[in-house]
Amino acid sequence: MPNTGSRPTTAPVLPLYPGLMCLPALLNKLSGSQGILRQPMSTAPYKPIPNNEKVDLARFRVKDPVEWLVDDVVSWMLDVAKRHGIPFEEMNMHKFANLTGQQLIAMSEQNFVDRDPIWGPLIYNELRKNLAEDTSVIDEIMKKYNADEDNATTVSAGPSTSYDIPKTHLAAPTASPIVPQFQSLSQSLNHTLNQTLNHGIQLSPNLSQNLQQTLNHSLATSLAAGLSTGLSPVNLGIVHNGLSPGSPLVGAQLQSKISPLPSDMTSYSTNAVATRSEFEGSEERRSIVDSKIRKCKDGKARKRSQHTKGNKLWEFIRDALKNPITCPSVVRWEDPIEGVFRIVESEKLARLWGERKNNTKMTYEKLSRAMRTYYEKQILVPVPKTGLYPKKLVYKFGPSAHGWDSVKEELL
DNA sequence: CTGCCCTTTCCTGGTT
DNA sequence: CAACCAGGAAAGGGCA
Repeated sequence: MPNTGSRPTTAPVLPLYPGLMCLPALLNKLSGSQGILRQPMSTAPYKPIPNNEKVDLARFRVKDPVEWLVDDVVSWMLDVAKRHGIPFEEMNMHKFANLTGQQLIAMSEQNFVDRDPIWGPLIYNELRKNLAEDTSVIDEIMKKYNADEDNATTVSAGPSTSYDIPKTHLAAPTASPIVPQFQSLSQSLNHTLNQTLNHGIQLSPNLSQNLQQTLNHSLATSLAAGLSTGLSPVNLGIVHNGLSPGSPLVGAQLQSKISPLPSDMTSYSTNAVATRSEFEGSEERRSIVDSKIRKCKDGKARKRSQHTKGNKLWEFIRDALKNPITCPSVVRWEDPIEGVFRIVESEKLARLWGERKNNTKMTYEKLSRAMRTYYEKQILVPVPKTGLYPKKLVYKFGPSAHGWDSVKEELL
């Protein structure tokens, strides 16, 4: 059976927006002031990290995940990216770059999705595979996690659903010294970029936030530069070279954020997950335990819930229509007043749906079959054949669907 | 354990 | 011919 739901294996080469060509000069300027952007690339078999330690990128292989230090986590993620043919720059590696193996294990799948909406489920599954042979480790971690939760005061603030690492973990001596450097640099980059780009390009708050994320992303994923062709140990000095003026990486990513292209879905569903609270707190921990305990009769791990609140197909599509990353590149409104929308990239939508459901075999054929079951429930209704709309890939929300007409309310 | 719900998977046949 | 649409049937899997 052909695996039509397979993941992309090649990095899309995105053209740069001319308006962003100022970026290399900007970075060049920054490198002059901070002196960290341009450093010679080393061919040494180990990567020197800022504290001058050398780290073997294969070390994680001979250690249990529970023993992984932050560098092992990064190495492991690079290995995952390599094995799955995922361009490293598509992974939000910086969101994981300051976590130890213990912290990683304590995270729910949703935490992974929060950090990387596209590859989070895959990364999560890869970790679970690693852990599958030794569930006692997870029990131990969960016990510790729960104890931390009971003892510590609330760490989280505001609506963010980002994973709240217990303070005891945050204080771990293995915390990466790279991260503060990223934050500092990205902050100044963000500030300068906003000043520069706003001359010609209006940035919405969301876009601005995406820009910030992209900058962090670019900085951190540069960790992996040179690894896209293999997992041979590399010099971490290319963290800086990755942002050298000649590098198209930053500009390409910025361009993709400023005008989401069909190929850019790396931030997809951030809106959807950001407003969901059922994964937090005890529920979140329960999902961690569930993912460990619930097994099929054949011993294989079960797929994650298909019925989690907010995880219905029509809600997924509704949210995609609200997300500037997916709308209009993947789905778009034909008539937001009437609830008529069009699927622009059918297979891409199916892939995203499959990722949401942790099902790599999802296809548009199957997604559309599920869509057709909605006609009976009046979640979808037949599109009026007025000639106003395309004949294919067009659907219309019905009276049983809710929440989509906020678009209409905004327009009125 | 059971029944319901929401898909998922497979299929045949039709349409664009 | 590929892509899409329509809908039957059966099964998977979560949840109350």
